[in-house]
Amino acid sequence: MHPKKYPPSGDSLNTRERILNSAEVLFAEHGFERASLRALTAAAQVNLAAVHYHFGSKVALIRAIFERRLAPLNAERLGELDALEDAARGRPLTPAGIIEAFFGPVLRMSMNLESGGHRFIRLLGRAHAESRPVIRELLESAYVEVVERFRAALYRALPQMPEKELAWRMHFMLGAMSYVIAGTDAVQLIASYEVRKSEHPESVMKRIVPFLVAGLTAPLPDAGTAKTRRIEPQIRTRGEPRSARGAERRIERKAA
Amino acid sequence: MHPKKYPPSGDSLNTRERILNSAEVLFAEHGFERASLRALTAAAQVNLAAVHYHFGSKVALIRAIFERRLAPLNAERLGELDALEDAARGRPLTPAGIIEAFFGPVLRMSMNLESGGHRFIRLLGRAHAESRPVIRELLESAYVEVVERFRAALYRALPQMPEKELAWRMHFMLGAMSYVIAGTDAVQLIASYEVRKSEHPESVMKRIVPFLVAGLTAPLPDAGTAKTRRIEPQIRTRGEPRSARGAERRIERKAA
DNA sequence: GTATGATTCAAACGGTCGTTTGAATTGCTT
DNA sequence: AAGCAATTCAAACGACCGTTTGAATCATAC
Repeated sequence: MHPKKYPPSGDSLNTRERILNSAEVLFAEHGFERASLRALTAAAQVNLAAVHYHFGSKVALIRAIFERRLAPLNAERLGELDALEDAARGRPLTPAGIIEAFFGPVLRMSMNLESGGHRFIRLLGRAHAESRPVIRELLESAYVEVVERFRAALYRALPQMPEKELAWRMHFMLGAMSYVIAGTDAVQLIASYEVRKSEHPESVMKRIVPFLVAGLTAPLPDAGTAKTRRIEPQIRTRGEPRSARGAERRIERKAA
Repeated sequence: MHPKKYPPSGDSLNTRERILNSAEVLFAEHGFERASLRALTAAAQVNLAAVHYHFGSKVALIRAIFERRLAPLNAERLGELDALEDAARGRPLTPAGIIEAFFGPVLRMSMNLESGGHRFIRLLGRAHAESRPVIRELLESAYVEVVERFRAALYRALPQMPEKELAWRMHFMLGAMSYVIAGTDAVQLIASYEVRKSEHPESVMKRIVPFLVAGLTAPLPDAGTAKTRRIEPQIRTRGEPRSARGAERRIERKAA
């Protein structure tokens, strides 16, 4: 337990935020374990004990970092989804639109250098690979609402897809994205191209959205025979609610 | 420095392998940092100092784990690719075939419970999210040959795709896969479906390959105008080398 | 059976970690 | 100016970490 906090006065707020910012940097760079409170408080130029005074513990600090960033991020996601649904007037959305509403805010945040959002995004990618229960619970509670909303939207947009298959494909999409935003420079594994730092997040968006849309709308594993068969183009123009029917002909939803 | 090793006699080999096996288990479960040598040697029922006697250090132990597993894994990958190329007799391969050759061995290994391969696969997924230079160099040196071979094969199979775009899409694919094999039960983030432990790796393969193939062969970001436009089905039957041409019509390779 | 090298063992070393403590300092209110 | 809570600070605590050491034990060859 530590003293109850009143509305911060003076530069106590500065101390808190300096800790949060430095923690974001070092956690993103070295991970939650390797970044020590000593290194962190030294970078923030505050006393070691300030972390426990203002947050209570190291995991509480981690929690605070996520709360500060994830709330507006998810609000933006849901806001974009709301806007899409308002514009659609009851008709299903396009997979591409839903994907952009989900991953767009992340990629835009990763572009926002001055607010330090890009550092948090790296941190978020790192958290996805964590196995400590406390971190996983953190992510889970932060994601539960937004994932459910987007899952439902995708379910409506892809009426031909079984729930289970949809869950897996969302899983694959999240994996591709978290790998990208983790920014462990794993592209280096692929080739010697210096694609990494030089890319603008907008261009990453342009690259990954078609990839994800195509994967999401790929033919079901056991629909038809050939591995290379694909569903027909799902052309969708505004005001034509039957647009998703093209795929529905050859992919049937299976009972859960 | 520690004594030079001679062909192990008696159950010294057992000690070495017990360490390797327990290390695999605990590293996969808790990560490289959180799994201590003390916990590891206790699980293996060997003395703490045995790690340094047989391996020299903790990172050398990690290296040994990867060498033991990664060599046969990559050999299998290259073997499958060789077989495909032999059968194709100079013609380009199908993206699906290449993807299966690359990810199939991984998923099959993750199914191999008795040899403990599934634990290593989780470990491999974990290593992909590591940022420590020593781990990244490990992966890089292990991947460089096999990635170059597969990159070249994909480049031939997708003549319409710029190298840079291909590098990114391989990156996305690796991300989706590493997320899956890391097995951090992140599907739990998606939904309450109990897809996780119950799935056989073969069925995961059936699910992820179409996803990856579709993503890999998706239309290029700035080809055409609409976000939802897709390239035509890339039907490919054996012995018809022009099968990839359908896509080539609308996607043009850009100079690097 | 005794010498010799390989292996195991208990114990300790030096270091870093998250956390706690209690006093010093600051900033605001009366 | 005094009082008091909020905040900062240096120092230490106890635990755990990877690593090292040197002696004990084992297996094998002579």
